[in-house]
Amino acid sequence: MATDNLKHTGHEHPLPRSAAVVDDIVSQLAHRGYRDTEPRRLVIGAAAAQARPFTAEELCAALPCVGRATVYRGLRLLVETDQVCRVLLEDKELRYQLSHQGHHHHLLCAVCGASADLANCDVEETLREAAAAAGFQMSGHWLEVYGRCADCAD
Amino acid sequence: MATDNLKHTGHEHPLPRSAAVVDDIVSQLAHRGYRDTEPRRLVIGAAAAQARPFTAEELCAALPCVGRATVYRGLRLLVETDQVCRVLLEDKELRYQLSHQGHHHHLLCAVCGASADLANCDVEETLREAAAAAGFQMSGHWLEVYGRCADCAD
DNA sequence: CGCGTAATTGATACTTACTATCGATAAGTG
DNA sequence: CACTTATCGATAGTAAGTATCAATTACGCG
Repeated sequence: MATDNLKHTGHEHPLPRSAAVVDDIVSQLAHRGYRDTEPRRLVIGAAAAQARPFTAEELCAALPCVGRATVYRGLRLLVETDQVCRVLLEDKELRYQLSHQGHHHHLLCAVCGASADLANCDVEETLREAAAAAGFQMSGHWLEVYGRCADCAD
Repeated sequence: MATDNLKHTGHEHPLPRSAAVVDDIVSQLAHRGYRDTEPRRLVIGAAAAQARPFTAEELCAALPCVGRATVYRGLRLLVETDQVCRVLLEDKELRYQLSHQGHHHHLLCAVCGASADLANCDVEETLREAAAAAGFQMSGHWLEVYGRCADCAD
């Protein structure tokens, strides 16, 4: 029900080279010794087809022909291999989305649920110094930025 | 089990004016029309006695004489009234701790689990600008910083 | 190309964390 | 003190994810 107010803006691509994305991820998994199976491809395809951050349950609903356990296992595998990253919504709901790069942060639209990657944001050094001032040796951080995307701005 | 590797450092105060903290919170709740009850005080007292971020289950275990539902309700009330804030650990486990100020971030020690508030950290403007560059109008953010505290540093 | 092994699947049972229900109890007002 | 209503606690229920295990399937090998 938290997702009921996610509106579609029409900006998501219908399936932007989805097959290629699936092939790419499957081959990356193959390099690590994971098999190329049909259910796995379906899970990856469904994840790639999502226009915005999704939950495991949404994938299950989108894939009625794939067992729940398989969807959860597939998703976990994708997270473990960094193909999918976690996104924390403002109400602390945990969702997922395909990773597009290494370390980055997310810009999340509170109105339509869209997510954008926040690149070139150099808070790292600032944080390291502030942490050092408190006697901490920083090893990492987690940051989400909430607001309204260009389409949903006032 | 994720908490098994939290070691006590001996740095936490035994019960730093715990009674006063409880009285203070209870009176704040009273202003909002919430009653002063013994179970509620026990929950607040237990929360205040925690040296580091805690889970609802830990409070339940610490208060065997208080019903589970009451512990959860009390904790939820404290979160709603901003007496307690949520802390997200590196492994995405959600914990709680008393709020000490308004908007701030947490420094979390990966070794002993200690938490410190990160004050005077001005990432706000930087983030606002980076978000604007992506067409976003920022309204808020969530940030946790992970590392090692002074006692646990190499 | 067919075999055999081991990864993978899916149905289901289970777990964990939390919420809803509801009769009983107690806080606080007049 | 009495009365109203918030609050309590025991328990049942729910949601999200994990464990189990027999059946299936990928894929290296000959």
